Amino acid sequence: MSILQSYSPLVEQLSIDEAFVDVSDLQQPGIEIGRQMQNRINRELRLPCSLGIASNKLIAKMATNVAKASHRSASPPNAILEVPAGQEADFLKDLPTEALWGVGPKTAERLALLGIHTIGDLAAFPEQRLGKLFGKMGSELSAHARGIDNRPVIVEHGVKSISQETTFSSDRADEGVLKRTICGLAEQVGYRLRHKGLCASTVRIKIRFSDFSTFTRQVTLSQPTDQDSLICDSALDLFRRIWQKGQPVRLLGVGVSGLDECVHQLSLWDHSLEKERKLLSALDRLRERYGKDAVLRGHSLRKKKDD
DNA sequence: TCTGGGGTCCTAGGACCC
DNA sequence: TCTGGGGTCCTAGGACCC
Repeated sequence: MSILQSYSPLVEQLSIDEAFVDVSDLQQPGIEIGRQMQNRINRELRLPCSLGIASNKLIAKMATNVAKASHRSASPPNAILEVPAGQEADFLKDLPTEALWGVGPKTAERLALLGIHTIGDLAAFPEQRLGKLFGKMGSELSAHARGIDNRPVIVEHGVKSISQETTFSSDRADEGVLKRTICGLAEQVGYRLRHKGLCASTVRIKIRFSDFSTFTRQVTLSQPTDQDSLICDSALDLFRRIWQKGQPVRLLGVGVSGLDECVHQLSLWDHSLEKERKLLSALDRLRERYGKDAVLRGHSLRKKKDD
């Protein structure tokens, strides 16, 4: 990411290893900048990387995918492809609908029922009908199929949610194990919140049973929090709403959303909360220095034994 | 192709308020 | 007290992406 930022401040990190870079203000042609970036990443990081160069994010992303797919050898792809401005629709037209970024198996299936198989088919389909059939997604789909994408490169992407989940090696029905697992997950979520200086207003749990059926439940708190114990208590309340004694569980997850910077407003009788906060920050520091498992709370300790 | 562990965004219904 | 319209917030689930 810092290599990319040395070319332009307009870098939008898309995932752990992908980003959009807006180089439209630079004087050099995009393909040359792309080659330079690729060379530096190859050389300085000893990593392969693929790039797409285009007039918008959608086409740049898809050019990358097409470049990677056309790479035929055992070595990792280190491809580069430019789609010149004006040729977006032409570049897309013969690709299958599923290749369109944002179209997955479900949407592709629905489109196929309408006789739409390629992105070209999609571009030719009346936009109004798509809008009626697919709602907001329909009109976006239509524009994207014609190579139109006006989304800007956004530098800052604040985190929207934080979650931790775990799948048991074998399904568990023991109430103690399940509850301690939930609180362990809540602690990890709390730690990540405090690390980022964020507080969450919504707590969510996810539970998957042996038959793979999956349920989520969420609550909005009266006050945003970054405290393990509050996240854990809320998560346990939600857990009790869906779990019946003896039911084997395959997966448990705890998540938070509604994130914002913490405002620690202390009411007159909140001394115990303040003590808890100090304890947590001491624990956090110990973990940062000696590792995640350096200090464990009572329930986490018992969980280790269960495992 | 599936699994696992993260995420984002959208939809739809209900509650509530003006 | 009821009706209607519009807006916001909350909740649950689903589609999609890496």
